[in-house]
Amino acid sequence: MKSDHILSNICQYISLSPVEKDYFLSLLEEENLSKKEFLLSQGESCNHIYFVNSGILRAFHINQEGKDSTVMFAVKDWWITDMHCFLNVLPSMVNIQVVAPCSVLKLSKNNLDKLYDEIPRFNKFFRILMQNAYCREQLRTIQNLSLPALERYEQFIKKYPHIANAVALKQIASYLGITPEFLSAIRAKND
Amino acid sequence: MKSDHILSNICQYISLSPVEKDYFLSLLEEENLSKKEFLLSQGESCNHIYFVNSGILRAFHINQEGKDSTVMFAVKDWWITDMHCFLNVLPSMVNIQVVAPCSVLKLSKNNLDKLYDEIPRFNKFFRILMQNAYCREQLRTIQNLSLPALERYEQFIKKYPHIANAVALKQIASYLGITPEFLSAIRAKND
DNA sequence: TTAAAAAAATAAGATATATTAAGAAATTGA
DNA sequence: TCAATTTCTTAATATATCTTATTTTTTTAA
Repeated sequence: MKSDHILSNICQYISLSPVEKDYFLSLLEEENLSKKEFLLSQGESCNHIYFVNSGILRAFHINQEGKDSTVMFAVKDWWITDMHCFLNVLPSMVNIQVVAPCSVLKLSKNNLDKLYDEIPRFNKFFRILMQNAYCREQLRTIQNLSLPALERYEQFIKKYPHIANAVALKQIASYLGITPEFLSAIRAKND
Repeated sequence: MKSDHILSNICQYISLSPVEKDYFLSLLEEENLSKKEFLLSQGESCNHIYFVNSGILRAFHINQEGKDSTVMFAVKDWWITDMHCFLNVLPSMVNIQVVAPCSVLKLSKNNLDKLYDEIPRFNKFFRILMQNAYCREQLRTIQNLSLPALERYEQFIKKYPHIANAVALKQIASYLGITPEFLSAIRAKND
């Protein structure tokens, strides 16, 4: 199992002994996925949190009218799940689908709970992870509310250039909350 | 200092000995604020996180064009700050203003860091707090992207009836990302 | 390599939401 | 209590964004 990325991700914030590292790794499972595969489907229960070793994933919600809204992208070194459903054992609100072939490490809710018991320091790690996720999400809310579509697009490609280059424009439009046609139009106007 | 609310808020998730409770309380400061006072102003550095004993606060961002976007409301038992600025010691992106007279307990960044050192269990508490905040924010993002204004309004008053009753309609409009005039119009159409 | 499928661009017409302006209602503060 | 201020409503016009349809370009898979 490819574990170097996840260990350095964690050891940015907490230190682990060799024994603890081994214990942690024993709770993980590796999974390899090809393009368009689903890691999670809306309505299913969501029992795992995923760490991305390589590749790109997209989490998106489909509403009653069939409209596709991108919740997040995840690339190398990101964690992804439907957090609300994962934590509260509820049916998922989102789909998670492979955009570019992935290697992920999955951690089940049960194993995460064990991990907190065995190595309480992981509370600190996930606190920091959740803090960062919350701050990112809040900044996105502010920008969604206060900026017009073109500026949201510009902020997105500035903040996530690697993602912007790797995913379809219509998926970026879906992240920004606009139609692909409109994104096309505002891009054309500004060249 | 009125400490019963904050202690029961914390002891929902972690247990504290009497000594630990006292130590924690020794790190807090009470503040009483009247309507329209600012707890934090955009551009200022944000050194505290606030727990609301009573009253209502509103966090909002003013963009370059002067448009007001409400980031969050906080009522009894909520925590509020500009989290990103608080954690990273950056100038605040938001204002926090009193909507209804408040009693708050403030905890400084320095004291929070001390607290993590002295009682590492607080990592668990803030992990859960941040998890909940992240999930709420993510749900809001999904709704902002996928629902039209009227449905976002209906969800808001359903989810936060006490807030909806206590704050100005134009502040709800600002939370929803629409103008007060438009909120008026869609409310009128649906009565 | 090529046919098929998917994505992107373009454009016309439709709709949701914003802007401006004015008057009515509610709240505030002296 | 009352004048002043703020908030809410209404309505006309303006604008951002969507919808639908078509064509072009790119990607995919056999």
